[in-house]
Formats: sequence, structure tokens, C-alpha cells
Amino acid sequence: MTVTLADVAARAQVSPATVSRVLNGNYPVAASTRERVLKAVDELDYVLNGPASALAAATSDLVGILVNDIADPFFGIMASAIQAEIGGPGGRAGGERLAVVCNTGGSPERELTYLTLLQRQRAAAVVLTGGAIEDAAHQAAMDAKVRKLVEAGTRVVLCGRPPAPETGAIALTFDNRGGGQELTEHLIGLGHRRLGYIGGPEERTTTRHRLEGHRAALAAHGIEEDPRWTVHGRYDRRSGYEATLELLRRDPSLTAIVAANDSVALGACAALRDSGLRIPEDVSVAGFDDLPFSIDAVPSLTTVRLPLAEAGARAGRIAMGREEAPPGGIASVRGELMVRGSSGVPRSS
Amino acid sequence: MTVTLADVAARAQVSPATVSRVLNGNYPVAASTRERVLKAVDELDYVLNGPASALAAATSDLVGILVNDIADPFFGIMASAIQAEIGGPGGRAGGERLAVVCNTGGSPERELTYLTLLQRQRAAAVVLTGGAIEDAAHQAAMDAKVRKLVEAGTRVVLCGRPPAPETGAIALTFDNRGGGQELTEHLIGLGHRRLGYIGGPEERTTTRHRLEGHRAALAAHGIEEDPRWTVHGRYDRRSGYEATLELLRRDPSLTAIVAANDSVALGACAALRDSGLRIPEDVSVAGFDDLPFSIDAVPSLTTVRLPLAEAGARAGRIAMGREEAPPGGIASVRGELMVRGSSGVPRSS
DNA sequence: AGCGTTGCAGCAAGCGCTTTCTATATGCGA
DNA sequence: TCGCATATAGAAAGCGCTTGCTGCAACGCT
Repeated sequence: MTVTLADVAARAQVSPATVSRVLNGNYPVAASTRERVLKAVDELDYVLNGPASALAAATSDLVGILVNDIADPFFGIMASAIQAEIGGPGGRAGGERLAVVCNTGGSPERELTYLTLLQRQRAAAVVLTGGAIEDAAHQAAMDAKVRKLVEAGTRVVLCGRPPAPETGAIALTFDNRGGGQELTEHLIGLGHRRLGYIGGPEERTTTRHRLEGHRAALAAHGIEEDPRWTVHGRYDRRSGYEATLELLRRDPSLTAIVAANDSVALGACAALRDSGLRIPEDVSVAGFDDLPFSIDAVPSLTTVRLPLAEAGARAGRIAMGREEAPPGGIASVRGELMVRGSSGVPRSS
Repeated sequence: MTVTLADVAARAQVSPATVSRVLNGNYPVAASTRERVLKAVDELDYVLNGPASALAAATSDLVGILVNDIADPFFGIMASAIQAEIGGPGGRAGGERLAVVCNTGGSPERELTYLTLLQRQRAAAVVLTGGAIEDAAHQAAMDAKVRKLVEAGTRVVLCGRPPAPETGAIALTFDNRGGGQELTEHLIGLGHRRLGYIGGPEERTTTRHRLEGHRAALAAHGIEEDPRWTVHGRYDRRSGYEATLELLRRDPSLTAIVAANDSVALGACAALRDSGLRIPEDVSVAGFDDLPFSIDAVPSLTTVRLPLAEAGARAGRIAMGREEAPPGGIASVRGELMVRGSSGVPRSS
């Protein structure tokens, strides 16, 4: 049998109520009593029953973090930063919280189910990271769920995800559009006029925004885009490799390739090399995110740095109520263009 | 007010007990009744109260996954595989389980605290991933905790971590020693006699085992090791960069560098390049793990592939009781040597 | 000296669910 | 026709904790 509060109370010769108060430290208890209780707790090796506590107090110390792909450092870095602020163990004083990282795999159903599971656990807060799925029905369902969570007292923060108006969720959005535009403008500035674009999955906000930025840059410079220059794929290296071969097949005269993110860009680099093309002499390549490995690529990757860790930390603090929400509940986080070796002047110029 | 079981019962004109039984599906309920209940659940948008349920049933649907660094794909890949098997949402039929990924950051206290937190939540299972910390006191504390968890009915699986005898935990261990030995033997076979080694943090089992393998290979070939050839650091790129500069300073005649893992190896490559050395013509480099980006390095990295996803999946299945534990509760998982471009014959030969 | 404070501790009522045991139908064989 | 097995639903007793309220000293004030 496991040790209960009552056992501790008996051993310390106090009432269960007193033990509870000592443990929660939210009610005055005489020092001598407290000591006796703590001694009993220690001797009996007592561990609080979480569910019972959550039930009685109508709150839990669980905090959920939803990520699209836990194996992707993009999410790993954010999750890590969020968790550090959530304060799991090792955090500052105050209640220990259990950060729950949930891997949706980019699946709408899973996303929704995890939210329900978290709701079921009466999570204290939930942080949703990364781009949202652009499907009207799914969005509506998500918004409804989020609204319900907020109503139930769960703090919901969106980190690197577009705002969900009217839901009560706080949003820390990445300026994917602006970053995409800046990146492409950099390439145009170098003289590129024929740019291939490898986008992520079609129905993702991140994908759309980055592509919109790219197109805005083209438009701003009067470059007419050829439909053949855009290919969509997944957010991984493999996809970048294949998409690049496809782009090369469609139009071998491209002088630059802009990728949906750094992993895709790395795949693109590999494909270009395997096709006998030099980077950046023959083709320039640009990524997005500036993940740690990007600087190690040869040549190192020109990309847009997203302050993943900073944004995650801030989201974590907001989720814990340790930082005020931005005005209007929405903040846009800008990326920073990192010009490196993978981009250069086009061969023709 | 939130909707409770009783509300649903009232609406469906049945007793709370019946609603519970419909929801759990572990007791015969007439089809017509079931239907009525489900309709009420749907209409009221009822969400089960997890803590209450866990309290009453004395079980929970939480499964904990402890990782050293969630931002490191090494752990991300394992966690992802484990979670997929845990079945979270999207898994096969049967109870939905919430996989909780806990980031210890390699800190002993956090590791222990998370275990307590999971114990508090009455987790159904716990998977501990990655190398353990080699500190007698900490190990003893961990073992005691694990034993307690097991006694309380929580299934504990160690994935990529050395066995903890007498605790009742199932272990899926990586053969780090064998992999390290094979790797170094490959380099020796190419003709290298002066090999630098960049190890991970000193007090980690993974670090020690890989280094032991390395030394075993040297010894087997009668190569006497110079103490200056070994440097310890963290498991990240930065550390590899710095350690390499240090090694070069200590002995510029090294013809090969073996790194604690792929990230470190990438840092080593960068340092070598920045020092004007070619890979592998001047210095060969080898990593460990074979993470996805390793093949993209230029030249691609010679390394030892660890079946991270497979091992994680197996650990997940064992944790869920869907696969039998290996005989003796211990299984060793071997790595596979991947010979690629970063290793070649030494310049002197 | 009388009485309102103040400081601590205990009582007991739940929190919302699960589950054992009991009650009521229904069906069947004898 | 009666009795008993079978199927289904309900009553109620908790699960282990939190917390509002009450109780009771010891204290200080007028």
C-alpha cells in the first residue's frame, strides 16, 4: 500500500489538513509543527497523490507544449526554452510543474486530441508551437477548443503561430512574411532574376507566409514569376533534395533556390552538388530558421534567423503568468537575415 | 461550471455509473442506452475529468519520457519513436495516453525531480533515454526511485542507457563500447596512428563507454596513447570546435579526430577548416550516432549509426506491455559503422 | 478584570469519478 | 406455473486530497 496524507498525519500527530497545509505552504503553520510533519514525510517517503490533489484543488501542475515534430530541432529548441521557463524541476521556487511535450506529427486529428487530453488533465497552461494547419473546419475546431480551454482557466499561448482572434489565446507570431521578403530581396539585390522556391506543405500558415514574402519581393522588383519555379514538399532534407532535382529539370537556368527552411535548403545543396553545380557560383541557396547546423554547411547557409529560444522563453513566461501579455495579446517576432556563403552573385552577371 | 458525469447522466436519463461504463467500455451496456449516453456526451460537449478518473481508478494514462536534451535530435528522434508507440492520439484503438517528454538538461536533480513528479502523477510507464550520470550517490538515488516506481506498478524502460540491475527496469542498451571500438579500428585500418579524441562530459556512461571502445581498439593494435590526445567537452558543436583547436595546439601531427558524437564532429570539421586543414586529406574525422544532418556535411561524416528510432519504438512497445521484455530484462543494441567521406588514409602514409 | 484579536489546528464536506454490490427484468427449463 | 440463471442498471461507498469554517488558547487592549 502506498503512503497517504493520513499516514503522515498520524505519524506526525496532526490532522491531515495540517499536513496538506505544510506541503502547500499556503497557510500559517507553527514552525515546530511544520518540522514534525516534514520529518514524518521524509521518514515515510511520502509522495503526494497528484490526481487526488488536482481533483480537490481543481487545478493541476501540468503544462502542455504542442509541437509538430519533436525530432526537428526547430521545435526542440522552442520546447526546450519553454520548458526551462515553465520551471519544471530546477526552476525557481514555487510549484513544480510538469511540462508535457506532445508531438502532433503535423496531424490535425492528433492536434485536437492532444488538446482534449490536456483539457481532460485540466492543464494549467498550453503552448502551441509552429505553423497552423490551414483548413477551415480544423481551424474552427481548434479555435473552439482553445476558447474552451481559456474559459476553463487554462492559459493558452501560441508561439510561432498566427493569432487566433476571439479565442483568448496570446500569440507570439514569427514574421515569416517579412523574413521571406527580406531573404528574397537579398538575392535580388545580388542580381538574381530567376529564383526557384521550395515551399513546405501547402496547407500550412508558415508555408504560405514565407512564400507570400518571397512573392512580394519579386513583385516589388518587377520580376514576373514563372509558375514552374515553385515546388511544394515536406519540411525535411529529403524533400529539398527531390524538389531541387525537379526544379532543375523544369528550368535549368535558375540561379538561386530559396527553401522553406534550413533542412530543405541542405537537401537542395546536396542535390545541386550531385548535379555537378557549385554553390554559390552556379546556384545560390537560402534557407530559413538558422538552425545550429546551418552554419556548418559548406558553404554555410544564408538564412533568416528566428529567435526560437527567446520566443519560447517568452511564451513560457507568459504561460506561467510571469510576464505580461503583449498589448492586444499579439506580438510579432522578427527574424534577422544572416548572409553567409551559400548566396552570391549569379553566374550570368 | 464545467459539465460533469452527473450532468450527462441526467440528460441521458441514466445513472452516473452507466455513463462511466459507456465511456470506459468495460462493462455490458445495452446498445440503446449506450447510444443515448453518447448523444448526451456529444450534446453537452463533455470532457472527462482526468484527475478524478485517475484518483478513482488508481491509474493514469500518463507515460513519461525523460531526455537529456530535447533540442538535440538524438533525443528528439528517440522520443518521437517512443511517443508514436505509446499511441498518444492517433495510435491504435485502446486508451489514449498522454506522452510526457521531460527535459532534464542533463542535471541530476532534475532527473530525480521529474521522476518524483511522474511518480506523483502515478504514471503508467516511464522511459529513461540516453546515458546515465556516473555519480554513486545519484545512481543510488535513481535506482531507489526506479525501484519504487516499479513497485508501484509503473513500467520502467531504459532506452540507450545502461541497465539498472535489481530495480526491475527493462534495459535496451546501446553498444557504445563496441561502436567506438569499431570506429577507431576503421581509422587504424586506414593507417592512422595518431588519433585525437573528443569525449563528452566526463561523468556520463555514454562518454566513458565510447572512449573505452576507442582505447580498446588502440590497445588491440599496440598503439600507445598520448594523454594529450584526449579532451572532454559537452555534446555540442561548439564544444567540438574548441576541443579541436585545443587538440591541434597540443599536437599538430594528429591525423584523425574521433568525436563523441556527430554534433561534436561537425564542430571539429569547422575548426579544422578554419585552421586551413583539409578533410580527410590532412585530418580524418569521425562522429557517432549518424544523425540526419551527418550525411549532409561536406565531406559527409564517417560515423556509427545507432538505430535510434527502432530502439525507441521497441522501448515504447515494451513500456506499453505490447512487446515482451528481452530475456533477463536486458538487450544490447548494436550500432553500424558508416564509412563516408570524412575518413581517409593519413597524409604521411 | 473583561473581551475582542490573533494564531494555529482540526472537522468535515466535498472534488468527479470508478466499482462493488444489489435490484430489477427478462428468458428459460422443468 | 415456478424458480433460477442471465443481462442490465442503479445505489453508494470510497479514492486521497483541499479548504471553509469552527474551536480554542494565549494575548493585548481599554
